[in-house]
Amino acid sequence: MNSTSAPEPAQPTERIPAAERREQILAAASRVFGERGYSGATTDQVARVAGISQPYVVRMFGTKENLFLEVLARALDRLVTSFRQIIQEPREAGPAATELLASRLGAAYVDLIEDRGILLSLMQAFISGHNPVIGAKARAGFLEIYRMLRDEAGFPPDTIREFLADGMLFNTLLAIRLPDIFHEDPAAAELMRCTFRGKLDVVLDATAAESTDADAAPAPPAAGHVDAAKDDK
Amino acid sequence: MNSTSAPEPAQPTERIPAAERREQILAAASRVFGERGYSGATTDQVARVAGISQPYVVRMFGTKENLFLEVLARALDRLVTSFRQIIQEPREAGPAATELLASRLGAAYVDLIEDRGILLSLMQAFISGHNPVIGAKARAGFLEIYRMLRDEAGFPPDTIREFLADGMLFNTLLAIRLPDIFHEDPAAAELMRCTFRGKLDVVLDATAAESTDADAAPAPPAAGHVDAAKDDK
DNA sequence: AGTTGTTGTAATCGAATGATTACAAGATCC
DNA sequence: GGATCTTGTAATCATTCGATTACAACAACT
Repeated sequence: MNSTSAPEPAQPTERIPAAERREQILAAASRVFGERGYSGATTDQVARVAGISQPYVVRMFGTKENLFLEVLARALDRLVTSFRQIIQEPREAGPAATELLASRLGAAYVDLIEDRGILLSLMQAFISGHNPVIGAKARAGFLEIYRMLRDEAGFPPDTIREFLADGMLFNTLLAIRLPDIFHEDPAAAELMRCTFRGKLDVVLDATAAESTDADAAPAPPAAGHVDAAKDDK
Repeated sequence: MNSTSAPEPAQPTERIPAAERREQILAAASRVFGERGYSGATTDQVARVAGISQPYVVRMFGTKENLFLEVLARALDRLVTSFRQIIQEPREAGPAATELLASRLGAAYVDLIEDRGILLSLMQAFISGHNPVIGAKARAGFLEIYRMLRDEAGFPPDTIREFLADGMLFNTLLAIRLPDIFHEDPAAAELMRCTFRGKLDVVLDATAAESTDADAAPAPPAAGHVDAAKDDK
């Protein structure tokens, strides 16, 4: 069903340049794909979250597959940019230099949770290795991270393995939505405290603020402020 | 399209007891769901891999969702059974007792790769946290593993975290199909050597033998031997 | 032999969904 | 102020897919 619930709100959609709209769609698609996976997501859900019509989404990106590929590329770019920035920061050499850098990169990784969908879309792509085109891009992206940790960060293989393992556990806990039951299940809380450490509150805040609700009514045109319920105009 | 390519082979499907057929379907579904995820897989693909018709699959399990839930339950059962067996094995106490047990459990985990689809189906379920019913079962299952490692294996929290992290990295490398490019990409080979260690050959063998091909013709009635191309009868 | 239960398929239905087409309302430019 | 480009939608199509229905073949039991 292509958008049952009333075609677009009362206000006709704001007219904005294509480049900007494109980024809006990518952000929306990151969240939707991150939650439901490539096959589970629909272009109509992406459209509703982005606040536009379904045909516009597919015309802007050609196909759903291509949209996913661009979401993946965008996510990888954010990750690589964030890591590279930290690696290039000046830092004193020392015996625990590698561990320090690893912990900084780990913190930066967790902070990517703010840009909702990035980490989950990445994980959804990693899980899609069976798909010939998506799988190939996912493998290439994963190995790009690996090589960056090896060649630019200078990590030894075992440090890389450990770092990636922690990252994949982090992704999995997010994807399985463990934060949702933090207050209900003691074992869940225990595991999350141990995994997220100092970043626990960041994760809980970010995941609590989520709830994309791609099923619900189309996204409102997003006023400047949420408060001040006065109707402007 | 519900099975385009010729409805069932020349030989009419062998008639076997429902319980046995049920297990066949679950095994087929584990492979298909493991490769394509819950949304990406179709009941018709499962049917073809199982060598039966699509309506039979859904009548046996009611719904696709229910089939996935049973695949998940079966996978969890295999995992828990395997772990519990090792935990209960007699072992001498010592300073490195925890590390030894962890490495045995890790080896057992990798060995589950033999029963194709188990590990990937588990991972696909973990990634489906957004789905209300599948997500709930996935969380419960994940926490069951956690509690087993804590209460039955007696692992301290950090050992559990490390163990789970290695497991999630392992799952991810399988799901992204890194073994497929072991011989093509040096970085991929490096990472896999470091991650799989002594189990590298087991993984490479198991993944090479795969290729479910749910798209191709329906599975033949599986003769006793593959060789001896003489037509029996 | 006839009845009944089990194991299976062919045919088909209806909903969902990616994609296409046709069209409209603003911008922009001369 | 008209032509043209950009930004957007409504309507609709074709396909896919889970599910349902109706039926057939075989087994088992009296």
